[in-house]
Amino acid sequence: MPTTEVISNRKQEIIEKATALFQKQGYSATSMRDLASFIGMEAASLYSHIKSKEELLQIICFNMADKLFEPVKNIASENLSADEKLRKFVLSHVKVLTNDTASSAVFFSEWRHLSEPYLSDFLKMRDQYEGIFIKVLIEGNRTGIFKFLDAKFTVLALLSSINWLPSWYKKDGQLSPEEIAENVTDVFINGLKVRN
Amino acid sequence: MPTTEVISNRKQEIIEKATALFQKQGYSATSMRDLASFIGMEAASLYSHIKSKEELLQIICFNMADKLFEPVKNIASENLSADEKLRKFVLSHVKVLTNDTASSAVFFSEWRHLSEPYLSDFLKMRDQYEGIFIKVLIEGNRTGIFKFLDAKFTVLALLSSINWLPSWYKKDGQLSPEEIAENVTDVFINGLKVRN
DNA sequence: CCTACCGATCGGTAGG
DNA sequence: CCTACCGATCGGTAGG
Repeated sequence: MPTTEVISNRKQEIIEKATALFQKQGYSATSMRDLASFIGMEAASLYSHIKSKEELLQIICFNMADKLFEPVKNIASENLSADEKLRKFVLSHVKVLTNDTASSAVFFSEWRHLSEPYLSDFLKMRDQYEGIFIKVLIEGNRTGIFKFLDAKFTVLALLSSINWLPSWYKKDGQLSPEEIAENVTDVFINGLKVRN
Repeated sequence: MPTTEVISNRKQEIIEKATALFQKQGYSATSMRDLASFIGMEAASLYSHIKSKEELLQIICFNMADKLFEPVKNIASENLSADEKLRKFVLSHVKVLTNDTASSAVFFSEWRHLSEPYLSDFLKMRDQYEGIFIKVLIEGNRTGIFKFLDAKFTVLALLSSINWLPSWYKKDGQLSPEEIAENVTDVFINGLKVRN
């Protein structure tokens, strides 16, 4: 998955069109003939650019994983309080998702069709990503900023309260990524209830 | 979808096994031959009990929709404050999900493979369900209990912060449905931050 | 509930 | 990037 390989413009186009179809129909329900006719070529011709249907899914999933992972790793190493870190995590996460909703949607709902060893690698990365969030929650609990019953449970709830975004967000909608992130962190960190 | 039809034990078994496979492999990636061999019969024999592969998906999806909808409709008509109502909504939602995680998982991630007019009916029910939640949030905002930027956005975030549960919850795990609901409402309604 | 079978479609390859 | 084609598998039906 470390894609050191050069990706041609044509291959890039195939990936983009595949992403759109995988999002709309699902990976399994999308045939290579669907993809070919959507691009305007014969199905057999796709194979001069890609090795297999699954290669497309691998590229989409691991590319998104990298885009999510890197900024969060950087924020984690900054010298910030736990709640400031969590806010920045959420903003970063939201920005990556809203920046490419199609890839994000495929990433979240089609990864299970990866075959081994890609599936295991993918799950390992996901665990690491969640681990960064969990660590900050625990840190915040230690310093008396956060309260919660179970750190992992809370992180999964937090992340999934954001991860429906790709299936909903429109770039021409009224909410910017920043407003969405603010909304999520406000509700999740500060709560829905008016403080009294 | 109003299933007035009597469902035989054998059909019930087919539905349950189909649910398990749809959850594990996805609807499109599950063949009728997969299902048949999982049950221990020939693929052709399935069709003396069901009309089509999609009928199985229809039954699973609309059955779950009913199970979610009914209790929430009842709670909505009770004479409670907005935050009490929301708490009861969440508890009901969590209970239905944890009670049948396999059906819930299929319900949440495979509904898009429904054909018309089932797809439109399904989306209509989903909108109505979300509408009940939205109404309570707006009510709570009017009575000064809740604050939020956008009611629909907040409801979608709330529901999706719960809807990952089916893919995670184990009946023999340490958290009961009540504890999960408590956890979700505590964080979501009261916030993660310690009040000061 | 089975055997036998249908036409359609699948991911992918050979060879140019 | 195309034509031609492969074996495998798909959802489903006929007939018993």
